Amino acid sequence: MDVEGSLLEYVGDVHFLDLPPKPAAKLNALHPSDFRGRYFEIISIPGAEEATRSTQIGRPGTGNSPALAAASLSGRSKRKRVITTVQRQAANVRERRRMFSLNEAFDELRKKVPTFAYEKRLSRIETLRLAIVYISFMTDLLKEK
DNA sequence: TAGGCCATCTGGTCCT
DNA sequence: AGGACCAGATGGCCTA
Repeated sequence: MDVEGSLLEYVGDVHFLDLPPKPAAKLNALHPSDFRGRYFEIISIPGAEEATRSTQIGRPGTGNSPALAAASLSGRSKRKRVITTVQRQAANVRERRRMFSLNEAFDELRKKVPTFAYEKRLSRIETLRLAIVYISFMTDLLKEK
């Protein structure tokens, strides 16, 4: 079994946010409390929302500001797109499908992060932040080896 | 009851 | 032209 697998197995039975103190021994031993520390570290990052917004690259003028402002800033002509009720309904269906697949991806990610015993389902933002912590932890761990 | 989370609708922008 | 993507608005549900 690989490192990730053993980690998942180990963490599986542990309440992620209410863990016993980290054991002093065992160099390089994985303990979920390591994640806990990093998790709250990330959660409390100031300006995290701005960072999130700024990650949207390559599509200037899209959503970073209210729609009207964006339209005025993006030197384009404001083409008003006429849309029928039928087209609007079709777009709604597509959007629902898109969000559904997005949530499927979040569910897959929830399965990958070691929080099986977490009593409450992780929210999407918690899932993302925990995944970041998990990945950076594993990356650091591999570097040490 | 307030706050967090989520689903849905909607309109703007980008891309093919 | 139309689909994909995105963010804002809104309302419902749940929990502390």
